[in-house]
Amino acid sequence: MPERKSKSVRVTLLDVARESGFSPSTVSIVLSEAPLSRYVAAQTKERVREAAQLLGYRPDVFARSLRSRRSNTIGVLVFDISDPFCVFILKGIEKTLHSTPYLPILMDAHHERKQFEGYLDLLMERRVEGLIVVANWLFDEGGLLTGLKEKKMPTVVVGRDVSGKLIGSVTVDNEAGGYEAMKHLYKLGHRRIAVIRGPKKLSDSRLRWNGMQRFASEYGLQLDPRRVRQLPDALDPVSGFEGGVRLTEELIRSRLKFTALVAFDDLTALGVVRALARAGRTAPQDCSIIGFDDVPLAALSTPGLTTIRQPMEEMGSVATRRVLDVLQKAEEGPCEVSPDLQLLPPSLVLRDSTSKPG
Amino acid sequence: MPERKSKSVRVTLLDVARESGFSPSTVSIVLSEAPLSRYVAAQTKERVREAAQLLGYRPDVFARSLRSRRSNTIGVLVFDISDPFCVFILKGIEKTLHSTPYLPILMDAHHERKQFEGYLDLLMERRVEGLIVVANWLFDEGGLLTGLKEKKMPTVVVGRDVSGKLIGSVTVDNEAGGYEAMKHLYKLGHRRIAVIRGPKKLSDSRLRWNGMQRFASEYGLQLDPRRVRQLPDALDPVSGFEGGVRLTEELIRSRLKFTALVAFDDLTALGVVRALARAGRTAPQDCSIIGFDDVPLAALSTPGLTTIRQPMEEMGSVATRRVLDVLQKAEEGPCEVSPDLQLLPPSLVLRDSTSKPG
DNA sequence: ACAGGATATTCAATCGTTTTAATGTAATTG
DNA sequence: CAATTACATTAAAACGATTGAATATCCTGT
Repeated sequence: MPERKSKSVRVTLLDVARESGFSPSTVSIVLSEAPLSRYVAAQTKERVREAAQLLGYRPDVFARSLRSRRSNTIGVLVFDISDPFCVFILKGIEKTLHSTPYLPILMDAHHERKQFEGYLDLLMERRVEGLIVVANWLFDEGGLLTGLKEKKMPTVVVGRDVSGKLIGSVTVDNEAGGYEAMKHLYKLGHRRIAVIRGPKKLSDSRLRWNGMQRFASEYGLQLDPRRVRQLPDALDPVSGFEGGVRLTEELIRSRLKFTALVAFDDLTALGVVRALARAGRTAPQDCSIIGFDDVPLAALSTPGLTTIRQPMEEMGSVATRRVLDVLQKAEEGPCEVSPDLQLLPPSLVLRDSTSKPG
Repeated sequence: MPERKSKSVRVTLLDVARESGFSPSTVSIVLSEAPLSRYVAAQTKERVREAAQLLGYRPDVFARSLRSRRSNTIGVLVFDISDPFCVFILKGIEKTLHSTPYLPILMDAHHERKQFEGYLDLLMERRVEGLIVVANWLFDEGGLLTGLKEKKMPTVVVGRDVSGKLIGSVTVDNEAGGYEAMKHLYKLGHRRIAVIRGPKKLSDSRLRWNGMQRFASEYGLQLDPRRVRQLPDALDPVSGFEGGVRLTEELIRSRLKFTALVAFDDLTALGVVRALARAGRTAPQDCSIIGFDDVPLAALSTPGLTTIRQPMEEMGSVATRRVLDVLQKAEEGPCEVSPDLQLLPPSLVLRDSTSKPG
């Protein structure tokens, strides 16, 4: 009967070595499935594993990382986790990482540049092997990420196009989304369509608008500039709601008729709903509303919000896989994330906030 | 001019020692502000710090943790991060931890017991020094946490009362919340009040109900059991919405009059709004609705939801401070988290879903 | 019979810190 | 003046793994 240490303080590699009768090297090679384990006899492997199991051995992450120079972690830096938009991206990241030896380390910058910087530092200190940045809303990232390029840190940004800075990016195809939104309303029969564009500084805003304009010109639809408003540049993601309320009230006061409205995103759309209700109008009877994103709230509000869905979970997993790919290839030769933008298709989600006009 | 290493590969303690002219021991003592640093000459400290600064020295977390047996991390285990209820608890945790040397390591169990177990293991392996469990919705945790007690891992659960299992807990005062909800509707003049209770397995559900009953008996209000329904036990937090829709439809079909309704939580309340709308009724004109939690959606829906607010951010920071306290005290003698339940007061948030009866 | 490859295992150095115990002074005290 | 105490610094032993080089044995073909 093998003697079992009664002191359950800590089982080290050495203990397993003693118990199994092999050297620490062999044990390490077997347990971590190092390349050399190709040469280890099957019987040896088995006995080592048995011993490890018996003693309840768990490798010490710190010792391992210290020696091997690998942390087995990937940093995930979120601009603001309270944006509902993030959560499913995180799910995607997390699920993709789950079957790998990598652990995500999540940090939330609270949409403050300083915190972002600080946490970035922290992640570097913790020797993360890759980095995924979830860039939901407005954020002054000027130069924050460029340093990473030099440090050869495999980085992918999801939710914002920074491919111009030679950093890998994953976003939804905003242009196509704008096109689809307009198309949906047009096909329902709407012709007088108001638009609340996003903040000027957000490139998403311009792209979605481009898509709407493309549709309009293809179908000979007039988009009267007087029916087009723009959200101010603001840091808080919830500001879209208030902006939606205010701009819709302006539109109503302007006395310009509109039977439908394209909102920059779902929060804005909810603001529109609120403003219409205050004015005694309801969606979709008096005005159809379409949003963008498909955040969880969209399904729960009344009326349920018709919206252009971003495949958030997929965006997260695509970004993650790109980082993992690089990590794997880096085992052989040096390798970088290709600094291009990857576009994922949006999809129209039909709910109750849009219908035929009048 | 001090020579600066051009090879920016890695600056170690040894480099700083050489640069400053002191021994590694001294440098370590100064830089980590160990107890012994009391005896280090001010001038020495300064010179060491200068050298460290000059070389851009950053201690290696892994080496440090390996030797010192401390990880400077606190595990945060969430049942399901997509529950909007969690996010502000996380904010509270994160903000409280920010000014300490501790880093949160966040894991999401996707409301699966198996994942929860796995991640708990992972956190142990990573040698977290404390643990905060965010237990939002239903979860079969039978015995999952009891092991921690023996391992002397300072643990606090937020959002669920597990003080019965001798584990520290932080929750809102659900009983008081139920009382306040009923009181608010009563004071507005409502007498025929429907209730949708939470799942039976959720202790929150019983407590809130207790509070409502206490108010009712104090004020001689009759709560007709035919106007009281209960959500089924379901794992998905969003199930409350569907349950709210369905049970409200049942209530309407039953032809029993009610001028107000207390929903178990905000999601349920949104379901009620939806069901009323389908039946051609609107809140609050035809029926006042009050929710519970004050999740972000509550402010954005139309009508804005009157609700009993849980101080989520505070719950997070209270839980965190409890863990930190134990950690600090443990520096001297052995110490445990007091296994009691800490109740935080809810507050009534007035919005537009409640008003005087028709 | 021997070079040389494939298989199987181990030695010993190393990763970058922290910490205990030791060493040396200088000042204080009974 | 010997003994104690406070101050200031350091040598050297961990911490628990990984890994490159070394060792040893067994084939296999010539």
